[in-house]
Amino acid sequence: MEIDSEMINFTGEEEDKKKPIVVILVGAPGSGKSTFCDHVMRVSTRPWVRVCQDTIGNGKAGKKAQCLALSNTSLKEGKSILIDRCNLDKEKRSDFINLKNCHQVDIHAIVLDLPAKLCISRSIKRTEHEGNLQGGKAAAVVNRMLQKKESPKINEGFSRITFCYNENDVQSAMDMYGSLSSENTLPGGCFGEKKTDSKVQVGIMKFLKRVDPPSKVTSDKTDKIDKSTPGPSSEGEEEKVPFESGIPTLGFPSISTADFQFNIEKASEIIVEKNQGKLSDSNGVLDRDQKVRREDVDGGIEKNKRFKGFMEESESKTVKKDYGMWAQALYRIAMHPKKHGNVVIEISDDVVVLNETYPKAQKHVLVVARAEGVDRLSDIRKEHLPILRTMHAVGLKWAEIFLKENESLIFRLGYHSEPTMRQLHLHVISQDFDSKYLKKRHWNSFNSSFFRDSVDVMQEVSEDGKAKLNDDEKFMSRELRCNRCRRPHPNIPRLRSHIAICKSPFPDHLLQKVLRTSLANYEFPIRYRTGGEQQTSY
DNA sequence: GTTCTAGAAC
DNA sequence: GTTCTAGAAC
Repeated sequence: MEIDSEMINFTGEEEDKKKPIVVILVGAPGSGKSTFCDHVMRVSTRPWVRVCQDTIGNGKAGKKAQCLALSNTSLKEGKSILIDRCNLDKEKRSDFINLKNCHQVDIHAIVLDLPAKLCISRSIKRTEHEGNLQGGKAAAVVNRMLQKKESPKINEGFSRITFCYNENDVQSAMDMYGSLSSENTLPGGCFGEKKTDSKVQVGIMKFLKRVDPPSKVTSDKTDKIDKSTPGPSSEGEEEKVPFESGIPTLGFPSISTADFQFNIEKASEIIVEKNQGKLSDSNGVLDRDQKVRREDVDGGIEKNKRFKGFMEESESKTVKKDYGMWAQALYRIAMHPKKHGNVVIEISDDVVVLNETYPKAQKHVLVVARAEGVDRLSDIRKEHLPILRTMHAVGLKWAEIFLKENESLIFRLGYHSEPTMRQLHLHVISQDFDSKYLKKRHWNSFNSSFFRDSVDVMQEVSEDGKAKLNDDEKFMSRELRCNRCRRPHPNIPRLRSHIAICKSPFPDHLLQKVLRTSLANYEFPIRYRTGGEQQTSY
């Protein structure tokens, strides 16, 4: 049936095979871009073309246009490309992200954010550098370039970003890309990022500070699980290490000549020491059997004995909140999903997933809890953490399915503080908000603190026993501001035509949710089973 | 949750 | 004249 064929596509491996990759190197002169390219091309069996601006003009430095032309022809021939130029700011990268022939191609960034000191000393030492950047001038050039650097972000159009801060990181990244054949690829996401992009100068003496996203000491292997993040089944003490809290993170001064006074070796020792403590503290958190099982929609649902007969009983009673009949629709679907095959796209013991009847974006589905007594977010207490985690995991899975179809989508997962429909439901919604159904109050319900991100809800429930609610009606009548550039718009049609073209990056706080959400994906691999037997596709 | 529609805003 | 909002009905 329809649902099964959709699910088989989830793995999507077949389509990925032979798909070229565009790898955009990001790094100052002397950061090791060319070495990286040479290594990958020597070791990997995938056909690569190195697009090097320093040599593209008959062995001499050439123009960006030449790089773009070579990139396009190489892609047309099905070859993967390595863009070997500095690409330090967003604008300089954008043409390579939006190459003519890069439709359906994975765009990766490798950020070689090595100490300025190292880049400069390498540049100075070069005698035969291809780009002819040598001698004392190198220091000034590298320093000036680094002042303007902007860390690549997923929303520029990258499907994967790998950050390297030292030579070990670079080696791991080279090995990873070196191991690529035409048949395999690397998963998307943001790997190894340290929050060093801050414009704020942090004093060297107090560089250990707490920041929001979890930071990693070394670059990640793609399949490695971050041990500092608890899984859905973690309990007790481990609850104290949810997502990002309590993880010390290095805040470096932004790159400047001050770096030359900075003892990077000493600093790395401290980081390793601090984080080793954290890692061993949270060992044993990795048992994360999601217990998310999918039942065939045509059968098996009868097994849900605990819900049998419930509907008949409850419909004769008045429900505790004065929900109108229309507001009970989700509740009815959660209790009798089989009767609503037209909207329901997945049924398990714990949740029902359905397409929003009036989607407010290109992709908008609801993950509805099936348990009784969880009408809304305000009903949620600590004992509901497992269901929150299951809902998040299932929501994430559907976001991934949609990303397979359209990798430019950006998803947010979250709850309304005060939903109109009864029965706890998680919104999985793409951030384009391209929908004829979108009205002012909808916009504000998804773009104000009325919308509570699933990651935050889980953290708050785990720490405080309940989620924060921002259910003030004033949020619904707020002015309409773009979710990217924050510009106000007088009405919905004007807002919609603006958001369709707005190219501004998402604000940091929002992007962090998106990144945390997607990072969580790599930490909660879900296996779907039928009848206890694992399937290769579903 | 949407639809309908009067009347405000442009 | 047309677009858009907002409140009541469903």
